[in-house]
Amino acid sequence: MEIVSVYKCLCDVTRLRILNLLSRGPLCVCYLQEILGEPQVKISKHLSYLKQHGLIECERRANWSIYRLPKKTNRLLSENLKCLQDLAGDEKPFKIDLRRLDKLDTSPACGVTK
Amino acid sequence: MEIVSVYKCLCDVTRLRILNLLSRGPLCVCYLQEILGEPQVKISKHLSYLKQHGLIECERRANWSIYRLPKKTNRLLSENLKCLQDLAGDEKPFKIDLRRLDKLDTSPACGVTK
DNA sequence: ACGGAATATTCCTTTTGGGGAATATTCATG
DNA sequence: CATGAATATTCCCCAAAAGGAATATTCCGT
Repeated sequence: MEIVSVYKCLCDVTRLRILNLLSRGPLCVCYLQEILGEPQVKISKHLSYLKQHGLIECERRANWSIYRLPKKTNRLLSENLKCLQDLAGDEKPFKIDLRRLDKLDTSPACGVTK
Repeated sequence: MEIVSVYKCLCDVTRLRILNLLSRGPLCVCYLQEILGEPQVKISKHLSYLKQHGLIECERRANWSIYRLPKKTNRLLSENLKCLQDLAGDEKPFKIDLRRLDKLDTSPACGVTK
């Protein structure tokens, strides 16, 4: 049941926050940590969960991991990301995350442009 | 976090099957049981879960309970119900459920028209 | 080769949720 | 009011998942 596993990915705030941020483009884990302000292990495990279920992809560059949404996103996923985009404007944590993303240093150590 | 609770409702096959059926209109529990072919307790508990989180409403008529989608459905929910409608055409259990719904007796004891 | 930075994994505890057997509730009808 | 039908709830067990502390891995620079 593929559908259910997508929804399972979506039913956690941290994972939603991650997906919301990645909707703007690929991000290095160090960025995610800075923006989300959650413990490293927590973020790492949620990233792993999302990757394992195909909702995000990972590319390793030296010491850094860059996560992104998959090129061809599932219909179900893309619809929900759209919804999230819209809701994010109002909902507390998502909005703040996006604001933080905009304010990030543009020349990061990890060499990943926003 | 309202969003998450909607997704939590969506991440179970039985609940998705129920929502898929209710997309066609209100249904009596006895119908749901017949179509889903799952144990009574299972269905009842999932209905309760959905109701508790506002994804469905219930009206009691004598001995029967009629469940329906809420009049004004949440944006997130309605988008996902649409997705489900589309996917239901292909996905195994959903498709079968709808076929069973179409074949149901039209003059049920519970007096609820499909 | 060593130390440190970035990230992942393991191990543990706790909570949540699903499933079923049995029981309770509610209501209509004889 | 006793019975049966329709539905809900309780209790119990089990699996999954979340969270964190600690440890492991991988890679860079020196």
